[in-house]
Amino acid sequence: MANARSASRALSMFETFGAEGRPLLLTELAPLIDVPLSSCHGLVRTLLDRGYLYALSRRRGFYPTRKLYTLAQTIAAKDSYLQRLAPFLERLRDDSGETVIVGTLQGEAVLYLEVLEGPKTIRYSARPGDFKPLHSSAIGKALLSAGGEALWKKLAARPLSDVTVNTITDPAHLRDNLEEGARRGYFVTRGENVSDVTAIATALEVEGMTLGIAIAGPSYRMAETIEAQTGRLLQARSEIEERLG
Amino acid sequence: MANARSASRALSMFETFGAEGRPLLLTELAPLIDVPLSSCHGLVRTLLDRGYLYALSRRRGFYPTRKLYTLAQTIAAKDSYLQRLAPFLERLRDDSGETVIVGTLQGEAVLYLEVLEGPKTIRYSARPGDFKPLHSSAIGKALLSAGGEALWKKLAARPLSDVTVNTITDPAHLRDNLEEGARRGYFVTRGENVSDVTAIATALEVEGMTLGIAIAGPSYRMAETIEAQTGRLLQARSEIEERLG
DNA sequence: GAATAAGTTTCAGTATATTGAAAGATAGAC
DNA sequence: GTCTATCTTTCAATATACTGAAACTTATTC
Repeated sequence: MANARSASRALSMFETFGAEGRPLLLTELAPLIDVPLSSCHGLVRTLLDRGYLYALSRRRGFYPTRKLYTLAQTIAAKDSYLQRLAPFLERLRDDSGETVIVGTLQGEAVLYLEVLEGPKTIRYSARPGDFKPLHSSAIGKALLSAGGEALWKKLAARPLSDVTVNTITDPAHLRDNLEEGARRGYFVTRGENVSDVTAIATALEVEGMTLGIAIAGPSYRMAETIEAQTGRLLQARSEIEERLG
Repeated sequence: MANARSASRALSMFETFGAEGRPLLLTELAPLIDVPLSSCHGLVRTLLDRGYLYALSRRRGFYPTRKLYTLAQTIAAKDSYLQRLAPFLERLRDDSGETVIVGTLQGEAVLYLEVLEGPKTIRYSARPGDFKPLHSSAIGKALLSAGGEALWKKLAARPLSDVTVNTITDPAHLRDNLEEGARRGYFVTRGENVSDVTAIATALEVEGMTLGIAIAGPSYRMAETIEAQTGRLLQARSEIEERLG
């Protein structure tokens, strides 16, 4: 995948501004996004011309305008698909007190579509757009199980990476784990994706799209409450499938 | 300007999603952003791979994830330059009851950096990232006057476009208008940029950067209150330059 | 105020992203 | 269950965006 290069670079640029959080000179920006100076200049010029970047007074660098923000706001506000899920997810977050996540299969990974972080100070924290491995995340397991033999074969073609020390890297072991989850109706990861994090997940269909929905939190808290949390999760799934199916 | 093509296309794509507000099929998206299907495919693939787009169930198209939104939020929250201006601008908007705008010179146009829309139903409405002509907008006149002879020459090299029927298109007339504004300390447009809109603006320096700040509203309302509004505008300028200079 | 350093811009050759056309999937119709 | 229309993906030729080096600015130092 080497096409749309400058599009990818533009995203890197915005991500860099987000990470640095301050105006950047061309000569600072170029190495940060690993782009030759002259190419970076062309990219910056394009974004200036389109109103996505503004130049501070000479020699003081550039920063994104609010144009990207208002655009992203408009886009997010019109995502009717996720919007319809929102009330159910909010309730689940409030009832569980933990972070609630919606993910989908993208390529051979889970793509997080929505993350509603719980109210606690110590909580599972992630962002929409993050990718997680199929074999180590709770949603990943749920989607893997729902994805059938074809998906399993794609995944098993390569060795399973060890994300943490607890990650299941043996295919046979993972298969057992998935079958167990399928029997129970929900899937669990205990520190397999992030140390000290336990998550439970299940798959569901909304308007023909297969989603994974999860409750995730620190293992010490999840351990005590896992039965109640599982009840809430499965309850939410039923409600969503019934109302939105 | 023909470089960074795919970056520009990616922006067009996001703008199209914002305008359409619904998932789009590849075959819908490609003509909307005027890109060949195969190129559009490459672009979409890149954005999928980076987590900025998600695919609905097969054949139901794509839509941006919230990743762009959270990123833009982070970036906007860290714009310390505009952030420092915010309290002054908010006060000005509240006191004037009209839309307050901050713009800067970008190329040969005004780039809107911040727009705080007034509370009234009929109000001047615009977005950050918008470009406005130098010769017909109030901020444009303020920046044009501040920009000196060099800027004037660049502008006068081409004929002045007639944005509305009231736009001043005669350079000599415009010069008089600018001189008058420079004497008074503020610049006015009466339906020259948008019919029925009157705006007043002045230039100021904040941390070495020349900005234009404006109050804009429907002419019928601005006509009655222009003296009070001008007082507020110039007051705000003094305060900002004194505190942030 | 001259010299120096730092940042910005330009340009032609070249690597490479883009394209059109055709093959490959997939969902729904019959 | 087969067919058909529609959408998606691939691929090699080509147009073009990218690069490196050098010139040009503009701020800062001495």
